[in-house]
Amino acid sequence: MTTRKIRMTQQRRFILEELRRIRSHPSADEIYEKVRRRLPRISLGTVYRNLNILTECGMIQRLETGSAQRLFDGDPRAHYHLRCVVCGRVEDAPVEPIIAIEDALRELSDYEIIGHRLEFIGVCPHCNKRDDVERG
Amino acid sequence: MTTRKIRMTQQRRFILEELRRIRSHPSADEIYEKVRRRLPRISLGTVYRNLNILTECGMIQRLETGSAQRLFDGDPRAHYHLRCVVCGRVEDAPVEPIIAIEDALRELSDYEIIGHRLEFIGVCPHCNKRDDVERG
DNA sequence: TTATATGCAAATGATTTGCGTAGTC
DNA sequence: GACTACGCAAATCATTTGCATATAA
Repeated sequence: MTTRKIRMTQQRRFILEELRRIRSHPSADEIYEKVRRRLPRISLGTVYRNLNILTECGMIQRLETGSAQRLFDGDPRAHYHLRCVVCGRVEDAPVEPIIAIEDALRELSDYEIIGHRLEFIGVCPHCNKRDDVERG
Repeated sequence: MTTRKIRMTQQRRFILEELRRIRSHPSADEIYEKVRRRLPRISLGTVYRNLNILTECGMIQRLETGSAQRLFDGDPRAHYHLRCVVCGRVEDAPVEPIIAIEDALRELSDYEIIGHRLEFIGVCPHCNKRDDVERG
C-alpha cells in the first residue's frame, strides 16, 4: 500500500478537463482525439495510463460496455446510466441512486455488500426516430 | 432479417451442457477447457462462435466484466449478479428482479426503456476470510 | 535533484475471421 | 445434396508495457 505521488502534468490536466467538459461518455480514443487538438504530441499510451490512474484515484469512472472497448465518465459521483441498445451511446440516468437497494441483499447473501451498479437499457430518441422511418 | 437455421452439433450441445451444469459464470477459455475433456479436437474459435450464436438466440447470456474478458451465464432468465471485487468471481444474486424499477425512469427520460441490469458489488466470504488473516 | 510521467513502438490478450473440409438436416 | 459448422491459423482491436528521455515538485 505505497502512497504514490501524483504530478499534475499538462497531459493529465487536459484529459481531465475534456472528460469534465463532455456530457457524453467517451472512449480512450475519443479522448485522445480531443486532447490532441491542444497537445498534438500526446500519445495514446499516455491517455490510457492517465485514464487508469485517474480511475484508481477515484477522480473519474471507467464504464464497462458489452464490447471490449471501455468508456470513461468524468463524474466520479455514484449515479446510474442509460444505454441505447441501437447506437451504444451511454448517458447519465436522470434518477438518484437508491442505496437502500442493497439492504435486502445484505440479509440474503454471505457477501459483504459494498455497492451496486444499475444500468437501464433502452432506445435513445434519435435511434427511435430512425427506426420509425425505416419501418415506414 | 434472415432467419438462420441452427444445427445442433455435438460441439454446441456440449458447450450448452457445460454452461448449464456449472453454477459459476465461466470465461470462454474455461468452457473450452471443460468441453475439451469430452471433445478433444474442439477449437477455441468454435467455442467463441457458439457462445456468440447461443447469446444471440437468447439461450445463454454474456456478462460484461471490468476487464476485457467476458463471462457467460447458462441461465437465460433475467436475474441480478453479485461480483466480488477481490477475486472477480460472479454469482447470481439471491433476489428477484424488480421490473418496477424501470417505471420511474420512463417518466423522466426520453429513452424508450426496455430493461435494466443490476449488479451488486461486494467481497465474497472466501476473500473476506483471507483478508482477515492478512490483516492479522 | 530525483522520482514520476511521457512518447514511441513493440507486446499482449481476448476475440474474430478466412478458408478448405466435415457433418447435420 | 445443400448449407451450416468445424478446425486451424492468421488477423484484428483495444489496451498495456519497456525503455530512454523529459518534466514537475
